[in-house]
Amino acid sequence: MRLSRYFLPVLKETPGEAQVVSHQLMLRAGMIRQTAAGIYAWLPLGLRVLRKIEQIVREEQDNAGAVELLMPTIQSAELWKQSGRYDAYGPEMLRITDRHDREMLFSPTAEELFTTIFANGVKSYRDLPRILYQIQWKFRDEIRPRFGVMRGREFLMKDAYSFDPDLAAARHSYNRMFIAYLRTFARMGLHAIPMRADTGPIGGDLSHEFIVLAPTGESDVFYHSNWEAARDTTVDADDAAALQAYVDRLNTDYAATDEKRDAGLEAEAGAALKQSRGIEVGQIFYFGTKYSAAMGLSVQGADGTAIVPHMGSYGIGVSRLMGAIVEASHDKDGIVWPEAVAPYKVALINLRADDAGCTAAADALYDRLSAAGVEVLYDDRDERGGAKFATADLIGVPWQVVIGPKGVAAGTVEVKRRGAGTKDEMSVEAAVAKLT
RNA sequence: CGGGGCGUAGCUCAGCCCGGUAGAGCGCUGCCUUCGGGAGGCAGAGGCCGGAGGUUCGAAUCCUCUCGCCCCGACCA
Repeated sequence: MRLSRYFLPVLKETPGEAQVVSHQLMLRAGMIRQTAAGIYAWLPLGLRVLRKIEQIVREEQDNAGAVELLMPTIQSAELWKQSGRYDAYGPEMLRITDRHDREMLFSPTAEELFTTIFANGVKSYRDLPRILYQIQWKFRDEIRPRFGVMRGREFLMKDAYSFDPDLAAARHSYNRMFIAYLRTFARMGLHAIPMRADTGPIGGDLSHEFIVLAPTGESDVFYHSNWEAARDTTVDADDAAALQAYVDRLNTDYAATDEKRDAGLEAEAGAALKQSRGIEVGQIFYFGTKYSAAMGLSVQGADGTAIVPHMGSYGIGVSRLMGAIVEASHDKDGIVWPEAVAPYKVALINLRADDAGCTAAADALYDRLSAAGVEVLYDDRDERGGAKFATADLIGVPWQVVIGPKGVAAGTVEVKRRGAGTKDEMSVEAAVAKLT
């Protein structure tokens, strides 16, 4: 993409509305704009990162055996009355009336709809187990939205729902999501710690929150120092016993949110007990037959009797993850994207757009990299070098390739690593080899 | 919903207390000089001072109401 034809409204100064660094940088980098409290427009650069995060989430859900579908954002109140949550959910649910005075709502989550749709499509125990998921916009009318996309009212969420014949099978589904979540966050360069959590209004008795440690997080969290090291996620998720052993082993190290603290276990951890603030990027629940019973989901078992499936639900805040990643990965000059979620892999900087030699060299390299499938943002604007460097640093693209008159004369380009700040002069051939 | 703060140019803000022709820096447009880390000069464009009432000869400024945004708390799959 040529920057001269892109839409990248970067800000030199920090807007007053933003208080946390991720919000400030996402506004400055031209990724998002706020349109109302807790509601954001996603600009081209922000949308690209959102899509990258979404795709990683999708791939790991698919790897876990989950099946993607898409539910509507606007739902009828009927199903919610059936489960009892139409009244229970409270003012956080955005209620809408259509032209016929029918009660509608903007979905804050989708247990009822998934359960109902699933119930209509299955009849036999042979249809179990299944895990279905979607990546869809949600709306929760938060009392006080804040921190940019980390606590918005409208947000992109991956929500998955598992259906199993019994508790043991449901636990395996839960564990599949548990390991899938660890893998998902690790791929984004995030170290997320699973913590025993409150189940909240969703019900059930088994739940973990996945927390990324950050001083600006909203939750107080407590954990054993063993959690500070990254965890190996090598385990065969199809082997229920091996997976259960893996999960059990991880859970021997204490980690809990404020609501689930255990004085005894904390005393056991002793000096290894750490306290921090954290950002919740995902949560998983097992809640038995709460919704399957309420929504009339049952299948026929092998012996002819009815089976009410055990369910779980599993959420990842896709748009919130972007804020969490920026919180975890930035410096004084701007964002430092992990390569897996970077909007572009390479920022190609033509230092002298007014110099025919530089422009010819930059155009040629842009064409070569693009042809090789490398995602390049080519700064071909007629700006001074300093402004281009500042923009490239701000938007945090992992690799910067600088083409200037000195290099063109010497037949070299400069390749800079955004995170480490290291710069290397090399031939065009070497640069192409390095970046493809 | 309680408490606090802020709405003035695209952005960051000054002006308001103490009423009297709407400002600065950055950004933007044009020309010139410059060109390896947000350059310099000159000339410009750009504002219903969030909105509605009121007080006054006169309101960005004082009063009332209202809308919006931010922060703290409560709240929070």
